[in-house]
Amino acid sequence: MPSILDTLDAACREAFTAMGYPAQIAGVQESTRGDAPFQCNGAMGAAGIAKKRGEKLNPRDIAAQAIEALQGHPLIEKLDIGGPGFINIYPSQEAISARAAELSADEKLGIVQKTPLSIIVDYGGANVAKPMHVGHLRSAVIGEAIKRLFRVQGHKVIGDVHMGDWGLQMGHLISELETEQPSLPYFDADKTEGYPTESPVTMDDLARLYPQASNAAKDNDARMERSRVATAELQAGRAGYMALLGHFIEVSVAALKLGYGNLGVEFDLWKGEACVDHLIPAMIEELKAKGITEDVDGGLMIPLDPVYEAQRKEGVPSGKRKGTPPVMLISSAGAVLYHTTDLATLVDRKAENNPDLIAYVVDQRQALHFEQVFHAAVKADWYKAEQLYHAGFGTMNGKDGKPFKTREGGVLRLEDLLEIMNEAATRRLDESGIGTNFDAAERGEIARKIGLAALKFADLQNQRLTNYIFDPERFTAFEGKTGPYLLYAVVRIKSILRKAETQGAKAGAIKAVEPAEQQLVLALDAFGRSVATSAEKYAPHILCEHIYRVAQAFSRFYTECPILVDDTPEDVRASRLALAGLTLRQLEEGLNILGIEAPERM
RNA sequence: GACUCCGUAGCUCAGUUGGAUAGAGCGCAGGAUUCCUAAUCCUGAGGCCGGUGGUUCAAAUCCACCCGGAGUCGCCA
Repeated sequence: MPSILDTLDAACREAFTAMGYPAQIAGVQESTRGDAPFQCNGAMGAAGIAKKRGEKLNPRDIAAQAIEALQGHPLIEKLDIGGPGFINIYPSQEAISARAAELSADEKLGIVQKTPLSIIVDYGGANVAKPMHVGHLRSAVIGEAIKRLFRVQGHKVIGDVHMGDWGLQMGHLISELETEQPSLPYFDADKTEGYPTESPVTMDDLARLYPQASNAAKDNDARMERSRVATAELQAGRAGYMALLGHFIEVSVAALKLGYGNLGVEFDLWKGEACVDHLIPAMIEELKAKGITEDVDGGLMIPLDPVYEAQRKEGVPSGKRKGTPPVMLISSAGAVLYHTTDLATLVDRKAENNPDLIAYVVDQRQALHFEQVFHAAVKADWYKAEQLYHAGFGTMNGKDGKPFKTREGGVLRLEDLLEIMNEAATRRLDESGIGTNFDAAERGEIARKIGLAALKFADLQNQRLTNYIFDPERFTAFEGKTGPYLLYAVVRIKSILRKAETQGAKAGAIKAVEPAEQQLVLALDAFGRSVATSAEKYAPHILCEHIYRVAQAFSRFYTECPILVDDTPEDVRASRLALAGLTLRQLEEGLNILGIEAPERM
C-alpha cells in the first residue's frame, strides 16, 4: 500500500490532468510552511501553462478548481489555499490511523520492493600490506549503507572489498623484503616450488616495509627501478614472488577482516586485483581484435577522446592537453596498470555475476579514473553506460580543512580512530553517571556501540561529496543530531516495552489523536520514500535525515503522550504501545541499513 | 591553463522536479521534570543563500561572467 503522501500525490496529479494540465506539475510534497502536513504547488505551474496558451487565469482560481475535484477524497480532511495558490492538504485522523495499522502489518515497514536486480557494490578498497586508516573509513561506511539500501529493496546485492594487491606496492614490498632478508628462498630465481607454508612476515612487518620502500624509492631512481622490476616479474608470474604475494594477501586479509569487522562492515567477496590477472592476456587480445587499442611508446592504450588525441599527435605536452586522457592498458615498461586490472575486474564480474549494475564507492578524487574505465568498458561493448556508477565521496578533513592527520602529521590508523571514539563515549558515560550500575563488560559494549554510532552517523549525515570536518568533540557530543541521540530514542522505547511487558500491558489498534501522535505516524510514513530516494541517489544522508526526524517525532510523542502512567485509559495505552513498537521497528531497521547497532539499554 | 566539486545563520551542515516568511544541529536567551531514561521537550533571537547580470509570474536552485576554496589532468593505486 502506498504512503499517504503517495496517494495524495496521485490524486492531485489526476485532478490536474483532468483539468487539462500535465501531471508532472501537480506533485505533492511535505509542506514547507508547517500549516498543513502536505502541499501541492500545481496551480502556479498551471497558470503559467494557461498563459502560454493565451488564457489568463488566476492561480488561486485554478487551485479552487482543483480543490473542488479533490473534495471528498477518503484520505482528506480539509483543503485550503495559501499565498498565490498553494493547496494545503490536511489528511484525516482516520486516514492517519489506518496508515499506521498498515505500516504495523507490513513486514517491510513501507519499503517498496523493486524488481530484483543483480548489483555489485565495490567498496572498502583497502590495500594489502597497509594498515587501515581514516581514508578507508568513508568507503566502508558509505558503501555498506548503499549495499544495504539496495538489499532492503529486494535486490540481489554482492559487496566486494576489491583490495589493492597488484601494483607497484607489491614490487616495493618484495624488493624491500629482499633487502632485509636476501636469503629467503622466494628470491632464488632458480627455485620454482617447495616454498614454506608459513608466512615470512607478519602484518606489522608489512606495515613497516611498505613506507620504508616507498620513501627509499622517492628520490632514488635505482631503488625505484628495483621495485618496478620486481613488479614486472611478479606480474610475469615469477614463482617465488607469487608465493610471497600469497603470503602477503593471506596475512593482510586476516587483519582486514578484523578491521572491517570492528566497523561492522561485511563483504561477500574478498577479491582483489590479483584475482583477475589471469584474465588480462585474453582481455587485451579481445580489445585489440575489436580495434579500439593503439600502440604507444612501447605500451598499449585505448584512446577515448578525439580532441585529446589530436593534441597528442600535434605534440602538446600531456599536462596541457584538453579532454579525456586514454586508458593505459600496458605501460612502456610492460607493466599492467590500475586501468587494466579494473577493466579485467569488469570482465570477471560479467562472466561470474553478469550484474545489472555495479556501484563503486570510492573517493571522488578518482572520478576521472572511473570515467575512463567505464568509457572503455562501454566502448568494448561489455557494459552499457547506465550499468556503471561511481558514487564518489569527499574527504574527511581536520579542522584546518586539509585531509585529516594525526598531531604528528601522520596518517591516523583506523583502530586509533575507533579508540578515540570509544574513549570519548566512555568519558561521556562516566560524566553523566549513566549506566553505573551495569557491569564493566556491558558498559564497555555500550561505549563501543555509542562511539561507532557517533562516528558513522556523523559521516553518513553529510551529503556524499561534501568534504567534512572531523571534530571528535562534536561527534561525541550526545546532544542534537548525533548517533547517540538516535540510540537514546531506541533505548527509551525498549525500556517502555520491557516495562509494559512486566505490567502485562498489551499493544492494540493505533488511533492517532494527539498532534504528536499524528506527526509521528506521518514521519514514519515517509520511510519508504526516504529509502527509495536514498538508494536512487546513492545518498545515505537522506535516510539519516529521515531517521533523525522520526527520533525527534518520537521524543515529542514521548514527552506529550504518557503511555504507562496510571490514568492513561487502556485503549489509549494499547494504541500508544503499538505506535512505540512500530517506531522501534522502523528505527532499528533504518539504523541497521546505516550499519548502526543499538544496545538494549544505556 | 583545462575540467570537476564546493561557497547557505557565529560554528558544522541539509535544501529532491525552480514555488509561500530559506531549514536542522551546536552555541546563545528564556521556559518545562510529584509521571514511562531531562543524553529529552517547548519558545525565541540570529541570513544581501560568495558577487554581478540574465531567463521566469516565481531563482539558494537554471544560464553567463567574475571572486574565493578543494581536487584532478596517460605509463602510482
